[in-house]
Amino acid sequence: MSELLQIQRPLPPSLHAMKTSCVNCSMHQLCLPMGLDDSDMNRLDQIIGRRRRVARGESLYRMDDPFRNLYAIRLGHFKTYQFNAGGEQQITGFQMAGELMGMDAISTDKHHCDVAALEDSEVCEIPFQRLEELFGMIPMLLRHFHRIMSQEITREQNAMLLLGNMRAEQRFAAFLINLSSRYAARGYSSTSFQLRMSREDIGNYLGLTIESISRLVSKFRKLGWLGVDKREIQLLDPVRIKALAAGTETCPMA
Amino acid sequence: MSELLQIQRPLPPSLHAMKTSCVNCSMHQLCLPMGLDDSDMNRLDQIIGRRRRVARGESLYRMDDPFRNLYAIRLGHFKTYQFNAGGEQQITGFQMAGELMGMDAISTDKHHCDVAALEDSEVCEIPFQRLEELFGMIPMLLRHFHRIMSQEITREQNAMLLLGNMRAEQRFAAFLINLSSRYAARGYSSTSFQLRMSREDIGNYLGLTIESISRLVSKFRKLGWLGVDKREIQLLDPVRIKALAAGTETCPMA
DNA sequence: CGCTTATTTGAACTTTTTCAAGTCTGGTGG
DNA sequence: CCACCAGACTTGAAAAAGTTCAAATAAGCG
Repeated sequence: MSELLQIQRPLPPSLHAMKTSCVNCSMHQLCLPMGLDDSDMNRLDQIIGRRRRVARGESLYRMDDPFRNLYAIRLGHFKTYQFNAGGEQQITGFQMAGELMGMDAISTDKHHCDVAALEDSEVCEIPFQRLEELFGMIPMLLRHFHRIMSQEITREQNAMLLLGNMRAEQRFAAFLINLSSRYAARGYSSTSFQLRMSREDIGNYLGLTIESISRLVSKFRKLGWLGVDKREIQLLDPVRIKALAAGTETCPMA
Repeated sequence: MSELLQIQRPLPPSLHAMKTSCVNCSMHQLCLPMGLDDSDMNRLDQIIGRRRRVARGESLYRMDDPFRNLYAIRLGHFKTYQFNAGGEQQITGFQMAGELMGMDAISTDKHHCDVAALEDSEVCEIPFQRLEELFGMIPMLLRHFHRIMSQEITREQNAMLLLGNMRAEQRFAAFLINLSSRYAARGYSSTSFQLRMSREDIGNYLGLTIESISRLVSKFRKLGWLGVDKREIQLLDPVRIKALAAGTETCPMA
């Protein structure tokens, strides 16, 4: 919560002037334009409202905001979270470059969650109405859109599996492996990366307390599975962590 | 698990001969054809492969089966569940008439979960490829399809909220209220219905053990909130249960 | 530097699970 | 019709896993 209240620093304007288009974007083989030829990609480009910056801790949209746009992440990281009537928060996901946000709003024309930037980030605003018009003209785009929505469903089913029947160690291992493979898909190291979220956020996402996360970090470090320096993480024994995440191996006790 | 192994009784053939079409289906205002006029509804009807019966305990499709069809439930109830590499099961949802299954398979062309009938049931088989062809011709159908997928995402986010930060009583209350409102939407009683799934299934879905579910049932019964006769349920104090589910009120201790 | 926030760690406490018996029900065969 | 069996469900007591509470560090930011 407190992250949201902090002072928001604007980004330098130089970034904004930078040529931004799907064709030039390093994410275009992961993002919505995946598989489109240059001409179709340009058509998609043309409907994109603007590239919008979101400073760390700033909110991109909030629950119940009217739904007009999907957002593709160009740069940075976000978290999506919900509140229940009692005011308790649940983080439903962490998003990174190339991922699409806002699809949960299509059914009711209202956003169902809040989205906040975990670091200074940049998104492409995609007016959904105009995207729908393109669907009729670019079948490939429609198919890919369906794949992305389907992927989102799968992603959340995996989260249910995690929350529903994994023990703490397994959840944390699954969390690390998930990040690892997503960084790998983006061409980054799969064994060495920075956590963009706080321990509290991790705990919230995994259905555990911040103290439990802290203990898990220590435990994995002591086992020699993990190198930890603040939020800088190294998977020293990815095979072991993967096996733990998959449930084919259990965690040695303290 | 054991439910899957029982003897499967075929349905009487008379049912099969019955005229089945979207226009005549009582679910058409909840299901895929929602909002279509008769002519478009007929076009949808024409692509529907067949109405298929699934006996209680029988499986409609399994994880890793090739994806060809979506399935709309005409009649009955289903559960969808996943396994992790370690072989542990997690039920990701219970589906009832008018709901669409299989959307998680679009992204990889393989089903991501198993689906089993909780009672003798009947589904409409919707060849996805042909459905995609229709999307180009019936924009309304496409829009509604997007809404349904979006709803599925929302549904799962709610499940994450449930699994991630509710205590046992709240989970169970939320589960009951969820069923209640879905029956209400179908014109059935919102306070009196039959559980189609075993206590074990409920526990698995809610991330609790069967014993915990049993204790919760007893507790709610003793509090006078619930009338229970085997799987027959009556919500005697829906307001209280709703408040508990929403997190605006807590459960009195035993 | 001084303050606020993030993280770690220990110990007591809760919640839920696990283990171990029962009970109840429907179906089967005598 | 009734005894018997298998599966589903209930209940109690002990154990385990995490949480909560409390306190100490450490880090980031003006």
